[in-house]
Amino acid sequence: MSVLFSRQCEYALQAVLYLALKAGKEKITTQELTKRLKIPYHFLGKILQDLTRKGLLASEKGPRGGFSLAMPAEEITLFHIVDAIDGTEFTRSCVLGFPECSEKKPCSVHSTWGGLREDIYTRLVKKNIAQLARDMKKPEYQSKR
Amino acid sequence: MSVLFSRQCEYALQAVLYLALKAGKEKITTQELTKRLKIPYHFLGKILQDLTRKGLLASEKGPRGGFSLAMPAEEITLFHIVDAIDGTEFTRSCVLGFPECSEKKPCSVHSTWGGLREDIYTRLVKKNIAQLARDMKKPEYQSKR
DNA sequence: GTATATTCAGACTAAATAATCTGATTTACA
DNA sequence: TGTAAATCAGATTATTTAGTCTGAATATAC
Repeated sequence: MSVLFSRQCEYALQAVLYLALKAGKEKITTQELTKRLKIPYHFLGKILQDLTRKGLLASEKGPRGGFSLAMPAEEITLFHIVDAIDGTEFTRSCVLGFPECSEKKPCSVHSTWGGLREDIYTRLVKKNIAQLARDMKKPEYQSKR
Repeated sequence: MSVLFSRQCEYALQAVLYLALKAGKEKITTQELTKRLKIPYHFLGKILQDLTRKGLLASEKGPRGGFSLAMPAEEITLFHIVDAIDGTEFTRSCVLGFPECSEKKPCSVHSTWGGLREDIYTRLVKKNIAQLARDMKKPEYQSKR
């Protein structure tokens, strides 16, 4: 089971990160992404389309076409991506799934675990793709096996 | 989408909590649980069976039969329940789903988010069902609507 | 302008999870 | 000892998520 996000969402995060790392003149094709990230071709296609529709990516058709970030990597936070794919329900709903539990009538762990939800949210908002890309370039994340 | 745990797991947590709250001489039937917790009857049946097989609940068949905690509520942590139903993969796997990411070769956010995973784990281990039940009995969690 | 490489769109299939159904087994109690 | 109330077991169906397939639309380059 995925930890926190849907598979789609995980793929989206990976794809956007890759685009940030490879940002340049050239657009990047679904094919390149699918090869490098080992994500099923057509499935990734859908996800990239979604991200494009949501305004996070820019696309161009035809030969030499492909995808690129629609804005500077600094402006794209992890939250933007998660929101675009999975939505933000997780920031509100009860961790234990109690149907009666809500902001107004919290269950006994709601507030305690509310901190957890806050924490996740904050991490997502604070981390932008540029930072993430920078981190990935650090030697300790290169070709360790 | 559920926040962190599968629906089954959420139901399990709710059911065990209910059993702790109602702990007494009488066994509690699936029917009572299904009515109070609004969980589909047969689905809940399966879950209770699972929890029984895993040793967290005790069951008795026949009239006057039903379920009860197999041990004192103090000894059952949220982690026990989550582990029994969903397993503990989430304590290890990459939050962003990077396939290459592991303990040995963490991705750039692995350590940062590792804290998050740790946090979840700790909360689960620290909170036992007795505490949870005690909290639920506090006036601020009673009959607010 | 034609061939080719791409995204785009929508229908389709597969797998995982959630939920239901049927009937067997056990056991209390009248 | 028979009946009813419960768990137990396994097959089945429904829903959601993941993944695939086909072809149309678009744009580049020769």
